[in-house]
Amino acid sequence: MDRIFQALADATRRDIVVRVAQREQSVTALAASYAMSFAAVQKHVAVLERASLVVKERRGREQIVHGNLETVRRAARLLEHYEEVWRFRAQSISDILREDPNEPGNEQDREGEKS
Amino acid sequence: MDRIFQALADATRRDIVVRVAQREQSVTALAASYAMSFAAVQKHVAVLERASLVVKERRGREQIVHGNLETVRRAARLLEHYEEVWRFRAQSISDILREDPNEPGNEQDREGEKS
DNA sequence: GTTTTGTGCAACCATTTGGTTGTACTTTAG
DNA sequence: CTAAAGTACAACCAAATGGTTGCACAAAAC
Repeated sequence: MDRIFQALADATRRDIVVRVAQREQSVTALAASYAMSFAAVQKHVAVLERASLVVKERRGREQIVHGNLETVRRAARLLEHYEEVWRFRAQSISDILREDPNEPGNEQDREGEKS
Repeated sequence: MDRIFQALADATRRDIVVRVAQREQSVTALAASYAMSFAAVQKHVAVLERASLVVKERRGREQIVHGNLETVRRAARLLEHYEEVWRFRAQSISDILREDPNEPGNEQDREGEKS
């Protein structure tokens, strides 16, 4: 997970992910799209590959980069899980708020149990 | 976006996000949970704050950290958008495969626009 | 054959990151 | 009042990051 989010934490790399999602292309073709050296783009692709966000497939002397949907899904699922944790807590809070309003001391989660 | 994914690219920080999602707590309370100095945890919280993944609220001498669901949503939505790009392309490919192979209807996009 | 193209990798550099310790300030407790 | 708790922040350090140039090598083109 560290590697996935780390790889996504760069605008160029996110752009590469979108590009290869739209159309697979060689590393050189990708490099032509950015105002930086080929080596820099090649390193970005390597980072994405290490994170399993893209896969490279040798085709003759070219290396075709294509995206790996499953890894994007994994990251998306984790974030959705976070949202769920929030919703669960929000549900608990509204449960508390539905209790006797004359009872003081339950407007927020001031109680002290750990996770 | 850079900051959001950057912030999520660390296991300790992701854990903090989950913890404060479950229950808001002070920086010191958070720090007690990890085998590192208070200053280190405080810096992690600062990174999360800069990314708007958490918000701090002063309460007396304590600083209560709570999560910001909207930012998690933003990141999740971006990833879902990536998934959609994939699906769209998959759809196009199956459309193409259904077409007459002599028809060159699928011109390749040369240079590009940034997202 | 020779040359060009596509790629990978090493060396280098400046900046950022993730951790430390130490100091200072403000609020609460005694 | 003084002491302690909670926080912020600076200085420092090792390692990682994002970029560069240069070189080596295999596959394709000539």
